[in-house]
Amino acid sequence: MPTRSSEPLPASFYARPVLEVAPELLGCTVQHGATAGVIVETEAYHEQEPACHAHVGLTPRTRVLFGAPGTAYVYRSYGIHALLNAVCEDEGVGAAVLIRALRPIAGFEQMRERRAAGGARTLRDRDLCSGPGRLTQALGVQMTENGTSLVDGPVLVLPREAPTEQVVVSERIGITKAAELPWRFSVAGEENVSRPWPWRSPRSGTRRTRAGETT
DNA sequence: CATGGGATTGACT
DNA sequence: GTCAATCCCATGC
Repeated sequence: MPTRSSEPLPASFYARPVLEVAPELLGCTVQHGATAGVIVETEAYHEQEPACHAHVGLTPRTRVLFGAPGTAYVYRSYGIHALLNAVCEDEGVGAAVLIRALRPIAGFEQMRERRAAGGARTLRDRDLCSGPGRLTQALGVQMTENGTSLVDGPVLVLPREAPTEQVVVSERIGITKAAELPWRFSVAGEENVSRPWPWRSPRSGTRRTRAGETT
Protein backbone atom coordinates (compact mmCIF):
# COMPACT_ATOMS: atom_id res chain seq x y z
CA MET A 1 0.00 0.00 0.00
CA PRO A 2 2.05 2.86 -1.27
CA THR A 3 1.63 6.08 0.60
CA ARG A 4 0.77 8.84 -1.77
CA SER A 5 3.66 11.23 -1.36
CA SER A 6 1.90 14.07 -3.14
CA GLU A 7 -1.35 15.10 -4.70
CA PRO A 8 -2.09 14.07 -8.28
CA LEU A 9 -1.23 16.43 -11.10
CA PRO A 10 -4.07 18.94 -11.54
CA ALA A 11 -6.18 19.15 -14.68
CA SER A 12 -4.37 22.37 -15.56
CA PHE A 13 -1.19 20.34 -16.11
CA TYR A 14 -2.87 18.63 -19.06
CA ALA A 15 -4.58 21.74 -20.43
CA ARG A 16 -1.54 22.69 -22.49
CA PRO A 17 -0.10 21.79 -25.91
CA VAL A 18 0.30 18.03 -26.02
CA LEU A 19 3.91 18.41 -27.16
CA GLU A 20 4.68 20.15 -23.88
CA VAL A 21 2.84 17.68 -21.71
CA ALA A 22 4.27 14.51 -23.28
CA PRO A 23 7.93 15.07 -22.26
CA GLU A 24 6.94 16.50 -18.88
CA LEU A 25 5.05 13.32 -17.99
CA LEU A 26 8.38 11.48 -17.98
CA GLY A 27 9.34 10.88 -14.38
CA CYS A 28 5.77 11.16 -13.13
CA THR A 29 4.11 8.20 -11.43
CA VAL A 30 1.06 6.26 -12.57
CA GLN A 31 -0.71 4.56 -9.69
CA HIS A 32 -3.63 2.17 -9.68
CA GLY A 33 -4.46 0.55 -6.36
CA ALA A 34 -1.32 -0.95 -4.88
CA THR A 35 0.57 -0.97 -8.17
CA ALA A 36 2.57 1.96 -9.49
CA GLY A 37 5.36 2.85 -11.88
CA VAL A 38 7.34 5.84 -13.11
CA ILE A 39 6.65 6.93 -16.69
CA VAL A 40 9.70 6.44 -18.91
CA GLU A 41 8.20 6.60 -22.40
CA THR A 42 5.39 8.64 -23.95
CA GLU A 43 4.00 9.63 -27.33
CA ALA A 44 1.96 12.67 -28.31
CA TYR A 45 -1.14 12.51 -30.51
CA HIS A 46 -3.16 15.41 -31.88
CA GLU A 47 -6.32 15.61 -33.96
CA GLN A 48 -4.53 17.58 -36.65
CA GLU A 49 -2.32 14.63 -37.62
CA PRO A 50 -3.75 11.40 -39.05
CA ALA A 51 -2.25 8.91 -36.58
CA CYS A 52 -4.50 10.32 -33.86
CA HIS A 53 -7.86 8.64 -33.40
CA ALA A 54 -9.40 12.09 -33.01
CA HIS A 55 -8.35 12.91 -36.58
CA VAL A 56 -11.65 11.48 -37.84
CA GLY A 57 -13.62 13.90 -35.71
CA LEU A 58 -16.11 13.42 -32.92
CA THR A 59 -17.50 9.87 -32.82
CA PRO A 60 -18.58 7.59 -29.97
CA ARG A 61 -15.06 6.24 -29.83
CA THR A 62 -13.28 9.58 -29.81
CA ARG A 63 -15.69 11.36 -27.49
CA VAL A 64 -13.33 11.01 -24.53
CA LEU A 65 -10.40 12.38 -26.54
CA PHE A 66 -12.32 15.61 -27.06
CA GLY A 67 -13.28 15.75 -23.40
CA ALA A 68 -11.75 17.38 -20.34
CA PRO A 69 -7.96 17.48 -19.93
CA GLY A 70 -6.75 15.07 -17.28
CA THR A 71 -9.14 12.33 -18.36
CA ALA A 72 -7.97 8.78 -19.09
CA TYR A 73 -8.55 7.64 -22.68
CA VAL A 74 -8.30 3.86 -22.74
CA TYR A 75 -8.87 1.97 -25.97
CA ARG A 76 -8.41 -1.58 -27.17
CA SER A 77 -5.56 -2.23 -29.55
CA TYR A 78 -5.42 -5.18 -31.90
CA GLY A 79 -8.40 -6.61 -30.09
CA ILE A 80 -6.21 -7.59 -27.20
CA HIS A 81 -4.49 -4.83 -25.32
CA ALA A 82 -5.81 -1.81 -23.47
CA LEU A 83 -3.69 1.29 -24.07
CA LEU A 84 -3.66 4.20 -21.62
CA ASN A 85 -3.63 7.84 -22.69
CA ALA A 86 -3.91 11.15 -20.86
CA VAL A 87 -6.29 13.57 -22.57
CA CYS A 88 -4.67 16.97 -23.08
CA GLU A 89 -5.37 20.51 -24.28
CA ASP A 90 -8.69 22.28 -23.95
CA GLU A 91 -12.01 20.53 -23.97
CA GLY A 92 -13.14 20.29 -27.59
CA VAL A 93 -9.61 19.65 -28.85
CA GLY A 94 -8.75 16.00 -29.55
CA ALA A 95 -5.26 15.41 -28.16
CA ALA A 96 -3.66 12.91 -25.81
CA VAL A 97 -0.40 11.45 -24.55
CA LEU A 98 0.05 7.68 -24.87
CA ILE A 99 1.81 6.16 -21.86
CA ARG A 100 4.13 3.59 -23.44
CA ALA A 101 6.30 2.32 -20.61
CA LEU A 102 6.84 2.48 -16.85
CA ARG A 103 9.60 1.62 -14.42
CA PRO A 104 7.76 -0.42 -11.77
CA ILE A 105 8.06 0.89 -8.22
CA ALA A 106 5.24 -0.73 -6.23
CA GLY A 107 3.10 -3.84 -6.28
CA PHE A 108 5.63 -6.04 -8.06
CA GLU A 109 3.98 -9.30 -7.06
CA GLN A 110 0.54 -8.21 -8.17
CA MET A 111 2.01 -7.02 -11.45
CA ARG A 112 3.70 -10.36 -11.97
CA GLU A 113 0.47 -12.20 -11.23
CA ARG A 114 -1.50 -10.12 -13.71
CA ARG A 115 1.16 -10.38 -16.41
CA ALA A 116 1.40 -14.13 -15.91
CA ALA A 117 -2.37 -14.44 -16.12
CA GLY A 118 -2.15 -12.51 -19.38
CA GLY A 119 0.20 -15.11 -20.81
CA ALA A 120 3.56 -13.49 -20.26
CA ARG A 121 6.43 -15.90 -19.83
CA THR A 122 9.17 -13.46 -18.96
CA LEU A 123 8.49 -11.76 -15.66
CA ARG A 124 11.67 -9.90 -14.90
CA ASP A 125 11.07 -6.48 -13.39
CA ARG A 126 11.90 -4.77 -16.64
CA ASP A 127 9.41 -6.89 -18.57
CA LEU A 128 6.48 -5.96 -16.36
CA CYS A 129 5.64 -2.54 -17.79
CA SER A 130 7.95 -2.11 -20.80
CA GLY A 131 5.23 -1.57 -23.37
CA PRO A 132 1.85 0.16 -23.64
CA GLY A 133 -0.10 -3.10 -23.48
CA ARG A 134 2.09 -4.53 -20.76
CA LEU A 135 1.77 -1.66 -18.33
CA THR A 136 -2.02 -1.62 -18.47
CA GLN A 137 -2.01 -5.36 -17.86
CA ALA A 138 0.38 -5.00 -14.91
CA LEU A 139 -1.60 -2.13 -13.37
CA GLY A 140 -4.95 -3.74 -14.04
CA VAL A 141 -6.14 -0.86 -16.22
CA GLN A 142 -9.03 -1.90 -18.45
CA MET A 143 -11.55 -0.43 -20.81
CA THR A 144 -13.74 0.32 -17.81
CA GLU A 145 -11.27 3.05 -16.87
CA ASN A 146 -11.92 4.86 -20.13
CA GLY A 147 -13.29 8.31 -19.35
CA THR A 148 -12.27 8.30 -15.69
CA SER A 149 -10.27 11.10 -14.11
CA LEU A 150 -6.50 10.92 -13.73
CA VAL A 151 -6.87 13.59 -11.04
CA ASP A 152 -9.53 11.90 -8.91
CA GLY A 153 -8.83 8.27 -9.77
CA PRO A 154 -9.07 5.35 -9.76
CA VAL A 155 -6.00 5.70 -11.96
CA LEU A 156 -3.80 8.54 -10.71
CA VAL A 157 -0.82 10.43 -12.11
CA LEU A 158 1.47 11.92 -9.48
CA PRO A 159 4.11 14.62 -10.03
CA ARG A 160 7.74 13.68 -10.44
CA GLU A 161 9.91 13.99 -7.38
CA ALA A 162 13.27 14.25 -9.05
CA PRO A 163 13.87 17.12 -11.44
CA THR A 164 14.49 16.95 -15.14
CA GLU A 165 15.94 13.84 -16.60
CA GLN A 166 17.68 13.49 -19.93
CA VAL A 167 14.85 13.41 -22.48
CA VAL A 168 15.36 11.54 -25.74
CA VAL A 169 13.17 12.31 -28.76
CA SER A 170 12.40 9.97 -31.63
CA GLU A 171 9.68 8.89 -34.04
CA ARG A 172 6.51 7.21 -32.82
CA ILE A 173 6.30 3.45 -32.95
CA GLY A 174 3.88 1.11 -34.64
CA ILE A 175 2.02 3.60 -36.78
CA THR A 176 1.85 4.06 -40.55
CA LYS A 177 0.42 7.55 -40.79
CA ALA A 178 2.49 10.60 -39.86
CA ALA A 179 5.20 8.19 -38.76
CA GLU A 180 7.88 10.78 -39.40
CA LEU A 181 6.85 13.14 -36.62
CA PRO A 182 9.37 13.09 -33.74
CA TRP A 183 6.69 12.89 -31.10
CA ARG A 184 8.03 10.05 -28.98
CA PHE A 185 9.77 10.86 -25.73
CA SER A 186 11.79 8.67 -23.42
CA VAL A 187 14.52 8.86 -20.83
CA ALA A 188 18.14 8.42 -21.89
CA GLY A 189 19.65 5.18 -20.69
CA GLU A 190 16.33 3.85 -19.43
CA GLU A 191 15.98 0.08 -19.64
CA ASN A 192 12.27 -0.19 -19.01
CA VAL A 193 11.20 0.99 -22.45
CA SER A 194 9.23 -0.73 -25.16
CA ARG A 195 11.03 -2.24 -28.10
CA PRO A 196 8.49 -3.67 -30.53
CA TRP A 197 11.23 -4.15 -33.05
CA PRO A 198 14.87 -3.17 -33.22
CA TRP A 199 15.30 0.45 -33.95
CA ARG A 200 15.88 0.93 -37.63
CA SER A 201 19.16 -0.24 -38.93
CA PRO A 202 19.54 0.30 -42.68
CA ARG A 203 21.33 -2.90 -43.51
CA SER A 204 23.55 -4.58 -41.04
CA GLY A 205 24.67 -3.98 -37.54
CA THR A 206 22.05 -3.41 -34.95
CA ARG A 207 21.91 0.16 -33.94
CA ARG A 208 21.46 0.61 -30.27
CA THR A 209 20.49 4.20 -30.16
CA ARG A 210 18.29 6.06 -32.50
CA ALA A 211 17.23 9.42 -31.44
CA GLY A 212 17.01 13.05 -32.13
CA GLU A 213 18.11 15.38 -29.44
CA THR A 214 17.40 16.39 -25.98
CA THR A 215 15.77 19.34 -24.38
C1' DC B 1 -25.65 -5.15 -41.27
C1' DA B 2 -20.71 -6.77 -43.11
C1' DT B 3 -16.21 -5.76 -43.43
C1' DG B 4 -11.58 -4.32 -42.32
C1' DG B 5 -7.98 -2.18 -39.88
C1' DG B 6 -5.22 -1.27 -36.11
C1' DA B 7 -0.89 3.65 -31.13
C1' DT B 8 0.72 -4.86 -29.59
C1' DT B 9 2.49 -8.94 -27.69
C1' DG B 10 4.41 -13.43 -27.46
C1' DA B 11 5.61 -17.58 -29.82
C1' DC B 12 7.89 -19.52 -33.45
C1' DT B 13 11.20 -20.34 -37.94
C1' DG C 1 12.81 -12.38 -39.38
C1' DT C 2 7.17 -13.97 -39.54
C1' DC C 3 2.56 -14.59 -37.73
C1' DA C 4 -1.82 -15.26 -35.14
C1' DA C 5 -4.79 -13.77 -31.43
C1' DT C 6 -9.09 -11.06 -30.91
C1' DC C 7 -12.17 -6.55 -29.90
C1' DC C 8 -13.96 -2.04 -30.89
C1' DC C 9 -15.68 0.88 -34.00
C1' DA C 10 -15.46 3.59 -38.52
C1' DT C 11 -16.97 3.08 -42.88
C1' DG C 12 -19.70 1.59 -46.69
C1' DC C 13 -23.46 -0.82 -48.82
